[in-house]
Amino acid sequence: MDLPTVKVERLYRQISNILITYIRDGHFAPGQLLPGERDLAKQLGVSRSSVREALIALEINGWVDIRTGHGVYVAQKLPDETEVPANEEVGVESLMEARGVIEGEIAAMAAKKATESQLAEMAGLIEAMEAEIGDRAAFHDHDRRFHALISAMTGNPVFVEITDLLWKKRQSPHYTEFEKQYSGEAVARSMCTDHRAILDALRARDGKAAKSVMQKHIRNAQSKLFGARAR
Amino acid sequence: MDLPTVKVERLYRQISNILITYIRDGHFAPGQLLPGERDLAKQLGVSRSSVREALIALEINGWVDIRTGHGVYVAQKLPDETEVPANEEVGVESLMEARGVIEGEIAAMAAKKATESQLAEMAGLIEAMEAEIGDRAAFHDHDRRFHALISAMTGNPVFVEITDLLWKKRQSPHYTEFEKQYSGEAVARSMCTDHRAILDALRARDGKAAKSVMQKHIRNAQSKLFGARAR
DNA sequence: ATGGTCTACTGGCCGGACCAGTGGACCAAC
DNA sequence: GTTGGTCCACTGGTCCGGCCAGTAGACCAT
Repeated sequence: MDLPTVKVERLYRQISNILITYIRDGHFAPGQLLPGERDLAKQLGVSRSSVREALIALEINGWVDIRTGHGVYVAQKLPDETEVPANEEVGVESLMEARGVIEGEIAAMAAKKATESQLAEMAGLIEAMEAEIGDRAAFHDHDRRFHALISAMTGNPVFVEITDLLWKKRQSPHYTEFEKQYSGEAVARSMCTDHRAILDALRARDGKAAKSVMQKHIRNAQSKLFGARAR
Repeated sequence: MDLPTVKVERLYRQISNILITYIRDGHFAPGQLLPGERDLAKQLGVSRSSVREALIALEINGWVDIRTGHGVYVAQKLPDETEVPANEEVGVESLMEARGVIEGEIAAMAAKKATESQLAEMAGLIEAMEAEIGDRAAFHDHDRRFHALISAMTGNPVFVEITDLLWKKRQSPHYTEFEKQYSGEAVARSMCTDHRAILDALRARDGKAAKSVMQKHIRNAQSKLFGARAR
């Protein structure tokens, strides 16, 4: 038997949901002044405390703008409804496929735009990484910085942000579990080799090579870290 | 003269900041039970109401887990400190460059993976769009759905999410101002032509063509919507 | 071992009180 | 007419004390 769990939704949640519905449906237009807290409490049949808690929830999520002595105004620019889908769980294959395509292109672009100082920074990064084989956390962090640096080389902040997004998707518990196998020093060493190959391609300003080496690197990572489901 | 604005921080904000600091500094470990609301109020020298408001703020942001009858627990997984970097303003050139590269690749992949029903859906979408030349809002929305559909064709949720992110970056007030020139029916008609060309390439399962047509489309959009800074 | 009861917690909610910020109405002085 | 006071009717901000409901553990009778 599988009884449904009874839910008791806290009052402030109910109230804020009601208000959000009203705002979204246009009963309260952006910029409009809401009824006072006392009125809302009376109309909703709850105490003023609960209304205040609901309003604070709305304020935090950007639905309203509370101004002391004035009242509560509906926000001019309504917040994203997306409700923090933040780290939606996503399959290893999907993630790695996307990384291969996107980071491959980024590497190609980086080969053409990287400055000498960035290339030098990357060389230092790789050396530090090689010195840290064994320390999983430090290694992991350097790996992240390596990929972030490549996107920075494009000079395009959008690529930086997307690389960051891709990396974050790898932080979910589901993944970190897989990465226990990360421990193997052989794996770490192989990744360093990949990184060096990428650096070489960047230095040679060879976009095509950078792209293919990067894609190879990501396929390696997939098969070695998350099992051999790579194509 | 440029006097600084005096700030009066609301109590619940101060309290939650204090608690966040304590949690982050490890005085309250993840999973640990916090002092009761009454104790906190006494220790902080404020009323229980204010403490409750602060706790609700923390709960919304995922710092704590409030359980009726038990107490308030520090969350196991502390929330991202990233504090809504959400829609960082970004230059038109950067955004369009990124879109060209990424959506180009996506289109190429979509050409290989799109199902017949998705292609049919896209055809319908284009027709609807052509019927709406003139209605800016509806047109804009259909445009978004068009690009979202292409990423859905890849069958990879990561691409869908990234396309969504790219689109959101276009919503900032800075951009929507530019898009006033959107009004021109000639521009709208030209975009429909581009969309049709993309659909043709997808139907032909020609990844290379899909990619180049998509990139051309995005360059067109840049020059026509945001001025002719395209290369 | 089981199941009831009591009790001492916890958060959830209430309503009334007072304080502080705000802006408009009003008025006197210049 | 403009300026600057005073007053007042609002608003949200904060506090208090009370009561309810959910919880867990101690205790006890079965």
